[in-house]
Amino acid sequence: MSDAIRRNMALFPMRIVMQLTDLSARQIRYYEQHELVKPVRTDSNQRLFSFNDVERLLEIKKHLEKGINIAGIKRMIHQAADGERMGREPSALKRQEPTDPQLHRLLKQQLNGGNRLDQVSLNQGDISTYFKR
DNA sequence: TTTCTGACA
DNA sequence: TGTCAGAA
Repeated sequence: MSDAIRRNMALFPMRIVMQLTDLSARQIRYYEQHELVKPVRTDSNQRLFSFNDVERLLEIKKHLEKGINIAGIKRMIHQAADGERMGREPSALKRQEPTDPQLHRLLKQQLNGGNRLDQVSLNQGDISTYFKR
């Protein structure tokens, strides 16, 4: 019960999401326009992405690399949403990728700050190891 | 300093 | 998609 909450609680600013997903702000905003992700807005209209949003972005990127267009991905996302809404069986659409412990570690480091001068040195390299292509 | 929106190429 | 401008 609380897992879903946690996944939707951790919120990252654009900069973090960019590094984590290796996508440009332009792309992320574009995907948002197409309802592929729905980041929360805060204080001054800034986008805040949840853990789920980041994973969704990663999934989108993966699909894009596979040659699927936005429309196709959009449909997938919506189907997945319907599937979850109905709480159906994962018999056919078994697309539940568990969160990597490694990703958790990287994300935690990001959130705990500490990387002021070497923020870029970390992720891009490590993260791409798991979400390359 | 970072992000936002809109717009042009 | 990248990139610029002007504002928050």
